[in-house]
Amino acid sequence: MKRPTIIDIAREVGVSKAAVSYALNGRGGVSPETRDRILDVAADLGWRASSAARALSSDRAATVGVVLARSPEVLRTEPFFMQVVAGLEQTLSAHGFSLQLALASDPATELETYRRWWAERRVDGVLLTDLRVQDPRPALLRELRVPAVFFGTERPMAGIPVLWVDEHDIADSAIGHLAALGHRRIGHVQGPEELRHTARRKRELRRAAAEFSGVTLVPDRGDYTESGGVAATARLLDAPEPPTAIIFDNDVMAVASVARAEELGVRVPAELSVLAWDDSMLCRVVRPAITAFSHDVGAAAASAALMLLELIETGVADDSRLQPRKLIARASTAAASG
Amino acid sequence: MKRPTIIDIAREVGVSKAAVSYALNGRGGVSPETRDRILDVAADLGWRASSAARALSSDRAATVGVVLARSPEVLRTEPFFMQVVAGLEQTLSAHGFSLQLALASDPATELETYRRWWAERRVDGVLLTDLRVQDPRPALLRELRVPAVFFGTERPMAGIPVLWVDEHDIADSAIGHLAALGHRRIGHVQGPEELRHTARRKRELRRAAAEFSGVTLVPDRGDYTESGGVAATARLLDAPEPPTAIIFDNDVMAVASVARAEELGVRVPAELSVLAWDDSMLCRVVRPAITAFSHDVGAAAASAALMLLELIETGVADDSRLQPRKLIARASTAAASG
DNA sequence: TTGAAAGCGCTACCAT
DNA sequence: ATGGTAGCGCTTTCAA
Repeated sequence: MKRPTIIDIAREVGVSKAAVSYALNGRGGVSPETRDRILDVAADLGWRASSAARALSSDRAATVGVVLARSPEVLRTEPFFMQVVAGLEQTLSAHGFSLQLALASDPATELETYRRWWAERRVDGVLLTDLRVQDPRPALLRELRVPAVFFGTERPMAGIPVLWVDEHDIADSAIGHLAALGHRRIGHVQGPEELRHTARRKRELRRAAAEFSGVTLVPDRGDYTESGGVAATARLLDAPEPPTAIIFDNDVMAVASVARAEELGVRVPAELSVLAWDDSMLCRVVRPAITAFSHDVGAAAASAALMLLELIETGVADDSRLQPRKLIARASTAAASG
Repeated sequence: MKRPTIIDIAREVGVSKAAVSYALNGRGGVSPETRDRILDVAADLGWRASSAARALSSDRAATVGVVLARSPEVLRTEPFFMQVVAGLEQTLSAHGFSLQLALASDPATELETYRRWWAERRVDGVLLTDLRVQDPRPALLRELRVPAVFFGTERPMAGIPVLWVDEHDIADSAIGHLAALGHRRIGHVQGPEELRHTARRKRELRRAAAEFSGVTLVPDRGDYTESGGVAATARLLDAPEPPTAIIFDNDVMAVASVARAEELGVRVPAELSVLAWDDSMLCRVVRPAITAFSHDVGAAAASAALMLLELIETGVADDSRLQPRKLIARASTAAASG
């Protein structure tokens, strides 16, 4: 069963290739009757445009690329990425686009992937996340003139549309929640330093802490992994004056640290309150369940995809703002014991 | 900066298109010197073959497709799928292939996706998982003559290479572990009925239970989700003669059920032992940590990808067997209290 | 309204 | 060893 081409259809109907192409693309230039006959035959034959041929002649791959640039361990454990993939795929496929996916273990590989994709005309645009400090990606993509959308950045970026988050209000909400419970010394186990929003969150939390007089923020370094989070927590709790609450930059570190804290005899939330910046099943199923900032990642990814499609289509796309996260209070945050 | 083509290279070097194509594909038919000059110029220009042009003329997309056919909820919460994606992508990209990904919420959509991909010549083959009862996919793919590899099936399949698992020994191991701890009545919260391996596991567990005289297996239906698992657990525990141990077909149901059981006053493992068929971070971080069957999903996906590449390349691929799962004993299984 | 024909970039066959 | 050249399947321009 050979796969049919427009030539087969043309022969069958008794018209030219061009007529078939017009009819199939709803482009006018064919009489209604021939159009219908062409569509009928195409359907009968189960015809579908060859993606390669169409890409070659239209110079459009109808594909969008995403590089997941995190360690395999983080990719596996963080539901975040699958939600992104799912949100993107659903939106893209609804618009006739495909998703090209790649993993990259280091920044150089990631850059090389964009170069290759673009040179091979494999993608019409790319979606980026996790803006880093001194991030080389925007410059490269601008230079290559690759349509790109950044999502989850802190603010607008020259030449690249962004879907940005405002960490200001969230920081207020986090500190406000804990301060209201009587916490005065609050730890903050951060994500990787190289991520731009890590610094941003720290700054906003510090600002928010300053506004609630008497609240001190004690930052420490995590890396989004279980072990990194646990180590940071141990350092905070070992200090001469340990915090009575800790804010974790992701769910994995929060959950792992709670388990570890309890093994060390520190009861949560009686002696230590815990708040996670990302929500997920992890936070819901552990005991105590963890207070978290929830966020519809799939929907955010879907919006980013729409922005990118618009950019590809029209050449421009407006920045837009992510829905703010919501605080989901659970059992891991309670009144300070002191 | 227009993207260069082989014509640009040919002009620059002063040879024909064909010579350039030969040189770039290492195909002989060009003198070493011209070959080198061509490669130099190509590198200088940053040339990359247009994927569409190559696909069109070679009739090879250099792409493999995977449809993730589960509900968004399961996709999000089960680390399994991201591991599959990661394992596939790494292997494929190492061989110059890409991964085409799609989601499908129902079987009809999944079938339609294969039809479309194949008709559009978008993929050279597909990878399948989760063989269902009365699964229409093998027949369709055979009919379409799409190279395909099934992975995680229970046994060989006519016309389609499989990467199969032997649940026999695992079942022995599961029942053996619990029987040795003194459990005589063991619950089994299954996965969705429509999955072929659900029935298979049940059968193997029952067989194994029969072999350890005195052990009774009490199966109940789950669906891999938190709520489904919790409901099944509640039914089991509400029975006149509740089991002292429960085997869960995945980690999500196990973890959610432990949390729920404890809320109901059933202590784990003192009053109820719990064993999960899949291991993941979830099982490690909750307290008590959950005894589980661990399994290198990424490696399995990588093998499946290699099989598919071989099938695409040579037209044949041998069946192969998955590495058996390993029992990771943790705190959730302990001696029966009775 | 219709059809012929020129690409799109690459592969591969056939002369030279 | 080298260079024309004919496709691959589709889009699109230009005549008819």
